[in-house]
Amino acid sequence: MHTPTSPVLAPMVHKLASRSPLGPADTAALLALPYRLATRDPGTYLVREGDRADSCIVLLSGFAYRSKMTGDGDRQILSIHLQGDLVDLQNSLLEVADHNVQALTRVELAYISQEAILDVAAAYPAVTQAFWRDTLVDASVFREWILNVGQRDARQRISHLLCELALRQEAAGICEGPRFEWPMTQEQVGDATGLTNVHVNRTLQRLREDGLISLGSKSVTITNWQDLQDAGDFNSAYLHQCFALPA
Amino acid sequence: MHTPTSPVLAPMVHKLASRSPLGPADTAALLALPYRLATRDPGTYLVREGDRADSCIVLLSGFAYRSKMTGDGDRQILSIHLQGDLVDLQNSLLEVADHNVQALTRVELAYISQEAILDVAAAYPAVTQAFWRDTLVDASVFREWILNVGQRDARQRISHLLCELALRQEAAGICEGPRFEWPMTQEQVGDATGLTNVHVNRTLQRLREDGLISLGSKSVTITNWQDLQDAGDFNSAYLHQCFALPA
DNA sequence: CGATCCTTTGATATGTTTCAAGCTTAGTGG
DNA sequence: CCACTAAGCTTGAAACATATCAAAGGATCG
Repeated sequence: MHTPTSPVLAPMVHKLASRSPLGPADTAALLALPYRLATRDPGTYLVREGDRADSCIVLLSGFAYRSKMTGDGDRQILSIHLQGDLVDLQNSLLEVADHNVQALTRVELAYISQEAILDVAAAYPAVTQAFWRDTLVDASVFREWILNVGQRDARQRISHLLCELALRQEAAGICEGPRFEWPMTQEQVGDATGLTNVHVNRTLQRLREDGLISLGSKSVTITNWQDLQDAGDFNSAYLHQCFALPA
Repeated sequence: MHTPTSPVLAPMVHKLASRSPLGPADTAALLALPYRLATRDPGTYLVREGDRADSCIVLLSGFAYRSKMTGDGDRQILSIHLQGDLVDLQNSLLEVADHNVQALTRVELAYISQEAILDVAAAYPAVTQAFWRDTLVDASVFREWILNVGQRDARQRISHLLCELALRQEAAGICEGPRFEWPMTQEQVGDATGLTNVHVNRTLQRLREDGLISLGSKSVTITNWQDLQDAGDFNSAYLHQCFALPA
């Protein structure tokens, strides 16, 4: 747990290192990346579909989400992001963004130029792998969400979402025990699961009645982890959290 | 349209080059990759969830699909693959496969060792980018499928699937005009769209009645491309087919 | 030419949406 | 500190899209 030159990017390195082996030189190079800081309010668009992205955003604190809209104006949330996530490597390497990224809570961001990303990747093969792997894990999560929204019923979808967020917050080291932040409105939960806010409400009530969860303001406590996993048909393999977390 | 040392991998190179700029040296290196040929029958598993993949499969002809199963045994098809597609870069770089890949028709495959892939990527930066981009475009397609399955109704979902397959087959240069191969059973269409085979059947009938498509055996003809696009809320941007196709 | 897999059709059941209204909470300004 | 407001949550009743079940009709292929 040595203090590097720039601990600001530490959450990102922590996350990359949790799934891809990185040596001291690699992590040093990542921590030394030049960045620009920013803060954004809830709801702000960090990336808009159609944007020509030239820099890459790291989420330092708070929550964000990716989304896409249908022509009819219905929103689908594609993924939820937290501390340490590279929120638009996906977009920035494909020239023009094919989806939106929005702040869910107040967020702190680091902007890293695309050029700097590609440079450090070119100089350190392990870093290339780590970035690539990061985008592949994102893809794996997308696949699980297709399954979630395509084949599971309301109770399963919502339970599954809760399990994923719980595990990811735990891996990021930002929750105490079974309680974690859940700064989504029920409408947003609906957008993430392909349900209406009304049905989300009723389903959450039943999960509470059944003793699986208990809701606070902007937070959840999982009161029965095993049952919630079962209710959500949840298997964490798709998150690919394989490596032990190094210093 | 020069004939390279090994034209067998040409469909893959064609596809990579259609979205990422590749110089002559890059394409030559790709075409020179060592491979092992194989043929598989419809339904065969090319990759199984949980497999530890050590080589990477290129689809040379025929169709394949990725899928995942719920604990209840429901199958969700995650993507459809055709000529030139790198069918499991996703899996092979993440140690253990998180989804299945199955042959949809009889397929011809080239197996390339993961090692060879990483070597050629390390030696040619443009190749790294091309592979990376390929996985990113896959991810973009996954995102669109989440939207499709999460927010659109049956008619839109099926129309959207048809539009995607039409455009991709056209880009791969394997269809004559508005008619293209569609070797999926209605049950498989249901698995891809989160619907039942019965409902797929009824919806397809309506698309036919409305004059948008006409069905042959294992093929479709799009009789009204504009209306089908509208019916499917289809916008091709997510396919990222940006570069002109070089020789 | 039978057997199996696929498609089609009908009737009924169900999960989820829609609409509409009342309720709670948190934030804001007087 | 108390309205006041807006946003979010909760509830009920009715409508709808899609699922389920079951059976008959067509293909396709050894």
